[in-house]
Amino acid sequence: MIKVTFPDGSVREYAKGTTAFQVAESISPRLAADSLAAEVNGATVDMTRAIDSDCTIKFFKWDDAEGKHAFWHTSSHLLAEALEALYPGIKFGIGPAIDNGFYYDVDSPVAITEADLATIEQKMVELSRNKEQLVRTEVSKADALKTFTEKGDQYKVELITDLEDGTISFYTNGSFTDLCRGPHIPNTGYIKAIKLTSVAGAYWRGNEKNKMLTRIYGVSFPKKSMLDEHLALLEEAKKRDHRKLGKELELFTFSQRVGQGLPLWLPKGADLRDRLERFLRKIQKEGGYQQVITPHIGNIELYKTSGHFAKYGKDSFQPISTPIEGEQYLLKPMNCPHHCEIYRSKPRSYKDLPVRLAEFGTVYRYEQSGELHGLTRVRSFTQDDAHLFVRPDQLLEEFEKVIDIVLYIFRTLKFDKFTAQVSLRDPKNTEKYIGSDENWEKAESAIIEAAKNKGLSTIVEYGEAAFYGPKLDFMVKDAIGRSWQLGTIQVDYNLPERFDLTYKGSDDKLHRPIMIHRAPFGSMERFVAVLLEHTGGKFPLWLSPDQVVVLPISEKYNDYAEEVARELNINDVRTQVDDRNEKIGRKIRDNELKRIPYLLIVGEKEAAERKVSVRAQGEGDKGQMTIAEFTEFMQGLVAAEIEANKA
RNA sequence: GCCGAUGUAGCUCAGUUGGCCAGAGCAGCUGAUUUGUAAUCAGCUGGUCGGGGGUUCGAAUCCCUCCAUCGGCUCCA
Repeated sequence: MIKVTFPDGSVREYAKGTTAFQVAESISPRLAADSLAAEVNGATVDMTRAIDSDCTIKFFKWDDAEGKHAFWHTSSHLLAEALEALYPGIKFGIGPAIDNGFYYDVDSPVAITEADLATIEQKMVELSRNKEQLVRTEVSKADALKTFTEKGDQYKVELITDLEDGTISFYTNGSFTDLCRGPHIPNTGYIKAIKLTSVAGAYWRGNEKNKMLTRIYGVSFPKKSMLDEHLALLEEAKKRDHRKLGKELELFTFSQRVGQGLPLWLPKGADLRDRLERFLRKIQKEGGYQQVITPHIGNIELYKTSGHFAKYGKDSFQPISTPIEGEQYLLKPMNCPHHCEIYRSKPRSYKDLPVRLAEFGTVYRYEQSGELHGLTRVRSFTQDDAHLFVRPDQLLEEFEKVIDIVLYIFRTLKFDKFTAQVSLRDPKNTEKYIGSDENWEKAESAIIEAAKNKGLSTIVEYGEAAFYGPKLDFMVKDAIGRSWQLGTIQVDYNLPERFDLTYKGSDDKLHRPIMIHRAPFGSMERFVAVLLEHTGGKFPLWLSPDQVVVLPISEKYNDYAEEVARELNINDVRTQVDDRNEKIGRKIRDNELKRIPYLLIVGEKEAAERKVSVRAQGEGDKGQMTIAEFTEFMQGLVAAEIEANKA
């Protein structure tokens, strides 16, 4: 007999070899039916795995990440089984579960397109009805290689070759056997609703030089209603797409004639962006930053000094040549080299440090055409950039102050779901980076310490650092769950060396400052895009390009409406008048769709009493106020939105 | 850049076994209406069907090519 301990602390005894499923069943049939995988002694395993010794056990249902993972992972096996049945000779790459479903990479003798997805889906449903068990078998590496070599599955052979010697597990569902570690759900019958969402190209093993396989994405659920709900949610998310909202709200546009990835900010978008910039400028002024302005181009020698040219020159916008004097200039891909030269413009003392140079600097990067994406990935964008030149003893404090700025901005804009990511260099590939190991180690430990001191829970990614230093990045998701890097803070020991930056210490000797690169928004473009998706276009009051629109009931009250607007505008409440010859219902509808925060309806009553009828966006009629009362109300709201979030 | 899909009026979209002057709604303009909390009515304007080339008696529709957009991959200073 073996002892099995449950999460509540209770212990039961079972015969050796009892499966996790049988254990669940002994508690309740419901638990057995709902459990998709089990955790035995900390490792996630199949429900069908036999338990051989004393252990702790926990069951994963659909609502657990592990349960979903097993479910979707099994779904990719089901997809593969269907594909093999429909496309004889098809070869398989990898087929994992992902955050929101699953995929399988295949090399098919005939092209698979979106038109084929319905057929594959049907086949999957048909196969799932067989309630095929996922049968685990364990083989030696040599046998595994033999199996897949005979089958002619070169990708699997490659995967197995890279595995360590020892036992390798296969899983078989129906006629399909796959190399797989598991775990899986007990049988494919659990998979009741399937939607194959898209087909895309993906390089084998993620390497551009390898063959491009066909990747089929899908999502599946234990119930049809859950799939419907999921699809409805996706539809909802599409309405918040910043590209759609940007067009509807007239914030920005693109023109083929101007060029790919070169955003044109429309008046309302420029207004919004300007407001964000002023917000940050104010914070920076209080934080001891100094604004600077630098040109949009720089001599190629500047970027050779910084190392940017050697690293990115060939993939960048090509140099601009001057035929007369034979010089070459580069469109500015980043602001740091210019700021380094500003630092160098005069001798610095240890008493001057930290020097904090800030600039809303527009940079130009030649992103591959296929990577461009609305405002989140463009070829011309403005960084809310600053470079802090600090003494070693100031590094930690300055870094933490920058974290405070980022967190204040995120709080003010209600970005409560962000990820803090520590991006370090790839320890296996150090030649991609400039500078000594010693400097890298110092920089990396400084970031980790600062993040810890600020109580940030971070995830660590290797190989994501900038080529000159490690970063602390703040990632926020868009409407459909794609993660974008917004704020970034970087520690850099390398550029100060390359530019030979110095300061005179109290010991009368020259010392090397450390540089902190930081951009709390990341870029104005990307930040506005993510802000749009988060708010669905309903900006906080302080940011709204138009805060109030006055709606006269008829043309007779246009004069009074103008008067109200004038009064509000004098008091910095941004107000327009909708004096179109339309019915009031129509004006309300149009302005609600434009996400105007407050609508003021004025007619005979209001004009006579010098009042306004207030209507809040999405909330309807709020009753009457005098103009002065409303002004005060608005000013109070704006102040609260900003002040309340200060540290 | 790569794989796949898409591109018709300012916007959202109809329109292919190739065939009369290419359609609708919204927006815009003109007129009527002077309106009380999410669409008043009528009329009009507007398109070299993404660009170029080809096949055909005839192309929005078929083929080639370029451009752009979308979903991914790769990349991301």
